[in-house]
Amino acid sequence: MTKIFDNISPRNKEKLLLSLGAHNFTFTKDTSLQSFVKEGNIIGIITKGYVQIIRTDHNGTRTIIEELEEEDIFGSNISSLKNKEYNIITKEDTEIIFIDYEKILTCDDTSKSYYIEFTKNLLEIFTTKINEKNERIEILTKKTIRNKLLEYFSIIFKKHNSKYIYLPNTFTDLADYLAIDRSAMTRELKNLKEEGLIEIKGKRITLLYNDNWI
Amino acid sequence: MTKIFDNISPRNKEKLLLSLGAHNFTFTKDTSLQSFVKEGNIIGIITKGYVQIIRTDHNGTRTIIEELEEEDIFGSNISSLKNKEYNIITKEDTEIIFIDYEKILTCDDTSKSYYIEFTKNLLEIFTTKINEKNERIEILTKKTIRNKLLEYFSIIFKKHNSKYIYLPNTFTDLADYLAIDRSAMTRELKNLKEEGLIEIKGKRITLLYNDNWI
DNA sequence: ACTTTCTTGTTGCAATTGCAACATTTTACA
DNA sequence: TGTAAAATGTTGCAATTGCAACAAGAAAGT
Repeated sequence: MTKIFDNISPRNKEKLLLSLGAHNFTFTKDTSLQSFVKEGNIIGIITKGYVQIIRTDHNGTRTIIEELEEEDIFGSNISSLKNKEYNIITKEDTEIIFIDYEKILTCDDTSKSYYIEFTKNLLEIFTTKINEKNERIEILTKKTIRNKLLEYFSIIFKKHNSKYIYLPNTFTDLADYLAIDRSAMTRELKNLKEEGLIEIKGKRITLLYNDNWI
Repeated sequence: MTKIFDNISPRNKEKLLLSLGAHNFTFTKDTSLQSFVKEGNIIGIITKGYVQIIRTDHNGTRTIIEELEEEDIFGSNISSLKNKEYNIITKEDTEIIFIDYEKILTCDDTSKSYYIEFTKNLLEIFTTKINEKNERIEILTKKTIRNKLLEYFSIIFKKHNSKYIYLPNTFTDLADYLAIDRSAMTRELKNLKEEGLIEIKGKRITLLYNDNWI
């Protein structure tokens, strides 16, 4: 996977960060990043850790809008953070480089080779992000819980080319990510188990079907 | 809205297109673009027209995965086009510039000022695209048809700052875009009408509520 | 090790939704 | 202008889902 400073020497990286007005921050687990993103047009590049963007409706329904991992980016400009329903929270100790997005488009170093490398890397990361969102939309546009689960499995299967799917978080989180009711999801997983399509042991789901069936 | 050749002179644009190996194509309405995107890592920039990416399940359910308008981009790399269930179709006469995506990252002109402008514009367009997908995810993660509709209205309301929402296409297309059953959507729209929240005349929906209520 | 908190499993029930079928209206186009 | 095709409105019904509530199990913290 492309990283934001690929093909940029440590020395040039320093120059670049300086001219982009970048700031490095470290956050402990379970910290809200709300205040950092609200002001202005800022993007954050996660260099270490794991962050979730969560929406909690007025009736209490929790939805995972986005999951951010290492080398991922987020920001006022490219993330859903419209109103008070949203929260960005670190789920591990996390390191983030904040950059003023405007400076990417207007800084003095635009003709330098390291700047060009940087924008290329940024393009790649954006492309990855668009793809992730496409996958998400693929899942969410399926009409039944069963099909959402199968699509989710299918995407991970293709990514790792393995019948074993290891949940990154809890089943509760999975339900919130798929935007479905947890108990209804459990019910459907049970159906899939009883039909012999999957097997579940802890956080490991084994796909027992040939993907071409579906 | 940022356009892909903003701040690039016609002359430099020609040079750029040449070094990117760009090709211009014109398509009539209702043409499938499948064959153009399948091979290699290609992106298309729509300079005129309107295109839909459609998924049709084995059971016949149609879903609008993506709508592409002028200055929008799509491609093997950034669009959902995985398998035979998908189709890209022009819904109007459409002009598209195809570029080999690899050349954007490796062409000879990377140090030229017009190349830098181009990548900046591309970054902006990618940002817009990510935002559009976020909006889509916002809608799709709502659990009821009612809330999906209200979220959809809310997004358009904020975009145009107008109580009047003009459907770009048919109600059938709207249902396929929201990934819900058309008749169930009609039913819910009827409810909203009867509750005095909206008014419908042809393709114009009038919002009769204060957005803060919801 | 013990207690508390979080997660998972389960179930009944009401609400929502998808599906099918058909009538009516609108649009496209020959 | 007339006809076919597409879009919209409507409804009954079965299937799916969300919600609430609670039991059991696992994990975390002291």
